[in-house]
Amino acid sequence: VSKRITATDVAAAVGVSRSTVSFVLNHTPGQTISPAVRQRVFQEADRLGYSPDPHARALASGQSRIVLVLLPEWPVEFLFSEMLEQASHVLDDAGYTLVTTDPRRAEHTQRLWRSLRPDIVLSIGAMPQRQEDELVHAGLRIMAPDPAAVRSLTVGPAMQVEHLRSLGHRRISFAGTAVAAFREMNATRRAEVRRYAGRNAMALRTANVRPENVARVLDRWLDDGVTAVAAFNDNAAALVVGAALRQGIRIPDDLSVIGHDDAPLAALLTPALTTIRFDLAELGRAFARRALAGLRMEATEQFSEDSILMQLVERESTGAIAPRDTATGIR
Amino acid sequence: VSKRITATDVAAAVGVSRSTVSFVLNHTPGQTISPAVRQRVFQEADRLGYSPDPHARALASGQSRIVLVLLPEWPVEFLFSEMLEQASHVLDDAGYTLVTTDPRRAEHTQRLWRSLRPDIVLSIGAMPQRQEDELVHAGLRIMAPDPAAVRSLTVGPAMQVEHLRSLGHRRISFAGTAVAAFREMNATRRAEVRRYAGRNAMALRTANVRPENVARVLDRWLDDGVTAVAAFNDNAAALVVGAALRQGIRIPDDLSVIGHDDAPLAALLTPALTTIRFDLAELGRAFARRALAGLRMEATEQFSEDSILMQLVERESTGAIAPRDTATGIR
DNA sequence: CTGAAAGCGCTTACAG
DNA sequence: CTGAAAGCGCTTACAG
Repeated sequence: VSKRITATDVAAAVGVSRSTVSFVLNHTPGQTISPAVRQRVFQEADRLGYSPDPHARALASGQSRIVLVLLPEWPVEFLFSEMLEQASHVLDDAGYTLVTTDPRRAEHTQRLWRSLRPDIVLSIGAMPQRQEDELVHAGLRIMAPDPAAVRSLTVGPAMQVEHLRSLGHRRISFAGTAVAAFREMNATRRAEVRRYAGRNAMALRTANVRPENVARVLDRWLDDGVTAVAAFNDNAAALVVGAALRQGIRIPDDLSVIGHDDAPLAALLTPALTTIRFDLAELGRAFARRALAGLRMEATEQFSEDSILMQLVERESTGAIAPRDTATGIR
Repeated sequence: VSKRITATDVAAAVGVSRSTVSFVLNHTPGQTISPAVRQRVFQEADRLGYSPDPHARALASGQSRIVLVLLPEWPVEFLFSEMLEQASHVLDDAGYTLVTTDPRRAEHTQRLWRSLRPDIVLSIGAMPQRQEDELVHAGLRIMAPDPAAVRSLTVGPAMQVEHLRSLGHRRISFAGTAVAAFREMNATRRAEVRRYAGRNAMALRTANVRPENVARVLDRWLDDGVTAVAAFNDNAAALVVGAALRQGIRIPDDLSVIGHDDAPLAALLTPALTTIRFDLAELGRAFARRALAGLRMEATEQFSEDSILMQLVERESTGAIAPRDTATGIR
């Protein structure tokens, strides 16, 4: 680590000025540089192991070439890695670097965007107003997620209900979560379930389940003739399944349960959980393209509502409504 | 966002030179600046909303004040957030910023450390030699994890076996994972189980389980008189539990199963999984202190081997060996 | 005790 | 078509 290699070293090795080195390496348009020189610059830069000082570059150009993504507090970490990997590729090709941070960490350490000065910051989910204000106040450019993409991500609850409906269920429940961090998302998914169930004239019960109350809640639902439950996520679904199993209620014979998110546990539960899976690879790419458009101040390409972001994963925890249930008089 | 506020603006507002502003804001030692001036600098900086350009600062000082952490490919994302939150606090207090990246993303985009130029990069687990070479070649300072801390993180398997032993089990199995990414860690945990079981004269079977082979493997183990299984992680444990349940084998009456990591699914399984929990908050702080020592080129404080990083979480999937098993002649 | 000035390593008008 | 030079916003010896 004796001495850092700078553009001056490369320029000297090739026998041109530092400007020329900069022009070549940055592919600056509108410069007329002979192919021979061009090649030698690349060659020497490579040979010397030169990599431009990002801070000097940021200072001179006024751009950090960093895109900061604020991770949502969703219960879906297992989904982000795929999405961010894709986004990372797209941004990388455009010369930008993707940096992510957990909002919990950002909470206590306001320094991240101060010490990185990203060119743009975006969040995967909706950005809390307070945070948005703070970023704008700090002079940072922010970009809201594509409304169409966000909308596409909310079709899961309707898919849950439609799946249950197609199996003959007409009296269902929504098992929400009591986890504080998911409060808002819980409300959103519950509203979607309610809307879809209402449109199809299905009876709906709702409650937030916790380990302590899930047995009681389940009893009430069964008394009300509920034959299937759509859960906020796979964890909530697992809670319901567990309570049912402990009471000798058979899944799916006596009760169908569908989760949401396809968390790792969904496939590992016994019975394995039917759930809704996200396909976020495409969303990751769209996300990155949107960020780039924002950086170039271009109009953003509209996210296609037809993109299939969510799909039903049918496993063991849901089944057709049992004959004896209909005999009981439940429609 | 009209015009960026710079140190010059603050200096002008207070009526001192830029140097003085810099000295005050950085708490540069060895400077004699009157308390009155000091206060007015802070005041004006605050009023104007001044925050120093990190890139200019990095360029001038030769330090980015960024600590880059490479996340391991462990199946324990749910543990990192707590650990990193703690590490983040400690670093923040020292004026450093913690940035993390997923190794999968780093794989395809070599740019992250080039575009951030962290002062130091560390990884939570052991760093692959290839990656280490690459970082060193790029002129970055790296810091290996504290060997004592790493060692403390490997006591889980022994705890699993000890728990089973204390319940009377003498013939046990290790259910490894077949997931490629955990290959090395799987080998480590298996070796620890083997060592501890051997020392206590317990019979041991081992196999890696997959959804397709777990039923067969389980049959073989039961034929061999195995009464308990220690799993690589909770996922592997869930696989074993699922296979057992489907075959009518009762857990823990007929077979005890203990997992590792206390993943979210452990508490949600029916029966709920006994497992090993990490307490990484303390490790996070130790980790950050080690990074700081490395940055200051100080000797690193030795991680206390007595720190309790792992603990047993006893739930429903393990129990004392059934009487009829001893009657069968198994010791 | 404080400030003028050099320098960090780039980018990018601008002059030749 | 190429290079000399100013400038980005800081830090930090150094001079007074």
